[in-house]
Amino acid sequence: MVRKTKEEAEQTRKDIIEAARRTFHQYGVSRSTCERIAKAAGVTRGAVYWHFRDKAEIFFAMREDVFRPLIERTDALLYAERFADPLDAVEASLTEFFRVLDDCAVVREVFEIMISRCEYVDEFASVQEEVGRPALDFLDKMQRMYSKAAELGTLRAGLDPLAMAQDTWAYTSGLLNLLLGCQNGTDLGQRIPGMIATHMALRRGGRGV
Amino acid sequence: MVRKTKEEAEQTRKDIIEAARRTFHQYGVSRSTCERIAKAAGVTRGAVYWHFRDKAEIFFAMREDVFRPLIERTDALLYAERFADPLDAVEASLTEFFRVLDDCAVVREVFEIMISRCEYVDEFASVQEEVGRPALDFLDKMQRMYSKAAELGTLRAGLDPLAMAQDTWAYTSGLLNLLLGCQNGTDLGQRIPGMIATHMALRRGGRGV
DNA sequence: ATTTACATACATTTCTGTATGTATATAATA
DNA sequence: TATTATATACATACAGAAATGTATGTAAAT
Repeated sequence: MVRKTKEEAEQTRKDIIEAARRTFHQYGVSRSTCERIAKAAGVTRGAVYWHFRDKAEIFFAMREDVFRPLIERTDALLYAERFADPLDAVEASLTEFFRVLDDCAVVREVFEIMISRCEYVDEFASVQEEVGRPALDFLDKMQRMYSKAAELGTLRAGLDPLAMAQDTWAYTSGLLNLLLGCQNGTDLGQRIPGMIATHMALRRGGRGV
Repeated sequence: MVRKTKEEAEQTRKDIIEAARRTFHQYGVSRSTCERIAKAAGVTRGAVYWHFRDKAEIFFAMREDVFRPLIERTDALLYAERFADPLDAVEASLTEFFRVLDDCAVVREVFEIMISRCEYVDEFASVQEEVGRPALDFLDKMQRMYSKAAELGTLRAGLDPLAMAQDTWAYTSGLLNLLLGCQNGTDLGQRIPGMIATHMALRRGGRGV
């Protein structure tokens, strides 16, 4: 039994991506040979090379599968009309991002691979640029939200929207790296919603935390 | 001419570490073969295996050479007696950290290698823990400094020292990652002192930024 | 005389890409 | 609808490159 139906072939493709994710996570990207990935997926290298040109292409497919829906989700919250105060939207969006990261092992694994199990050189150098793009987009989104909050008067008086956006930008990136990079054993995951609330409280009107 | 004097041998060792740094940075750690490192250092693999057990040991030596003096330097500022306000000490220490990163190519390269050119699995998994330790130490230091600032009344009223320490902790980690990870082309480096000032201003008494 | 600081040579393993084989799903045709 | 042709979805086999660790050789420092 060699030739499969289109659906079965598509399933094989998904199996390979999932196997690659587990393998990348366990052994790191560079030590994850196509043979290892194939075995983990229950196929041979022939199947892997049929569906993907090389290892990098598997990596990109894996990343795309996880990134796209996640960004759609957080953006939906960021722009949800039910939030009168843009600061509430930002807080909800950030909290949701880290909640998904805490809840969904697949998403968490992909981020862990990208943060600490991949070397960004040669064919993966472009990944870093692609990761940089969402980061720059995020900075832009934050600036718009804080500007809107300034207009509405919910941003604490005297605070510069751009400066606050940069601060939140770095803060979020740091949270992500600390959470996935080196603090896996701690209870950081649980404390994150509170930390985000604190961060946002610093820029709301009224008294602090 | 084979046998060298002790001093010459020590120089060879340093040459290998420097060659490894350049090679790691260009090709990533896993693709940096001992042969490549040896060639870059102008020696053969024999010399490399004489001075180091394996590639991981070169990596650790390289890291240690850069980390130790850097932490001593920033700690010296953090605990300098000339700062009456702990918040000033924190700001000076953080600014100095990023200034060194901006000025010193060697330090920057090592951090770039650790952040985006090394896979933290197997023999390098321990590196991540070692990197995590200074991070936890830093969190602790920040909490002490903010607590002292709270006692002295320079921390803005209503702010919790621990919560502020966590915020600064994540913020700093994020700055580092954004600076070295994906924003190499931008002018982020120049803007960092201002960003740190903004970050600290958020927690000082009086009006904001 | 002995150890040091390497260079050279060797054996083994491992990974990659491609080439080839093949059974079957699917499309075309009659 | 039945038959045929072709493309698909892999598995298997092969060749070459490259990396690792070790073993051995050696000239000079100590």
